Amino acid sequence: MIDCVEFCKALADDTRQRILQMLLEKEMSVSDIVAAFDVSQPTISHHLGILKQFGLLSSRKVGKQVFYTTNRDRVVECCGQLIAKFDAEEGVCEG
Amino acid sequence: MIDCVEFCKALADDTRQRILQMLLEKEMSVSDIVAAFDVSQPTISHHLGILKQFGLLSSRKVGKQVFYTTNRDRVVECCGQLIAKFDAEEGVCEG
DNA sequence: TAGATGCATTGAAAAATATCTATTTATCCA
DNA sequence: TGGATAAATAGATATTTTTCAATGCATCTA
Repeated sequence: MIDCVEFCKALADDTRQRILQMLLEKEMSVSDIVAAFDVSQPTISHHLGILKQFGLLSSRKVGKQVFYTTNRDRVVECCGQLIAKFDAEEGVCEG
Repeated sequence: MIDCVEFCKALADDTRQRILQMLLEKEMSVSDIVAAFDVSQPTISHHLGILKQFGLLSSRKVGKQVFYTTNRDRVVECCGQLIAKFDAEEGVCEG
């Protein structure tokens, strides 16, 4: 069971949602991602870290580079837990 | 189509998620809600306003009191849009 | 009508978050 | 090895959000 508040905080940022969406389609290195946005590399790394905490992103290191990709299934699973929190039969789930 | 970032921001607070959950089960007046939490009445009104912006809550005025209740279907619908953003076929939805 | 009650709004302070620059760490290559 | 490149971390600042006290507005009732 994820912490639904923390999960929503993780998605409560435009840059992070755009990163997630971009990495659905293709794997990208950190510098690729930085190039696609108008913020600094440390800021991107910060956002990647937040998304990775929830397993929303996977990463693999190749030489100096780190490639990230979105874990689509995990995103859907977490959203499902969010729905369940508010759509559960009475008395179910983290009351 | 909702703004998924703003929707996540609306849910990115523990008090607001607890309010939403509490009002799934029963309709409550603002003062009832205030009594159930450890924050001030203006703070509760502020949270109610944020949730209401997305139609996640309905309200009706009865005399001096305002009663709120959670729109379960709307919550589910918004969560569904969130999932769709990250689980859509390529090229679908708000690019 | 006057006072009281319930809730929303305003304005300011406190807390949390996003962002940057500078630095560190790891890896590559000449 | 020495220099260069990629990414993470640290520390500081800026912005946003949460919160509260004070106030305003509507409604009830005595």
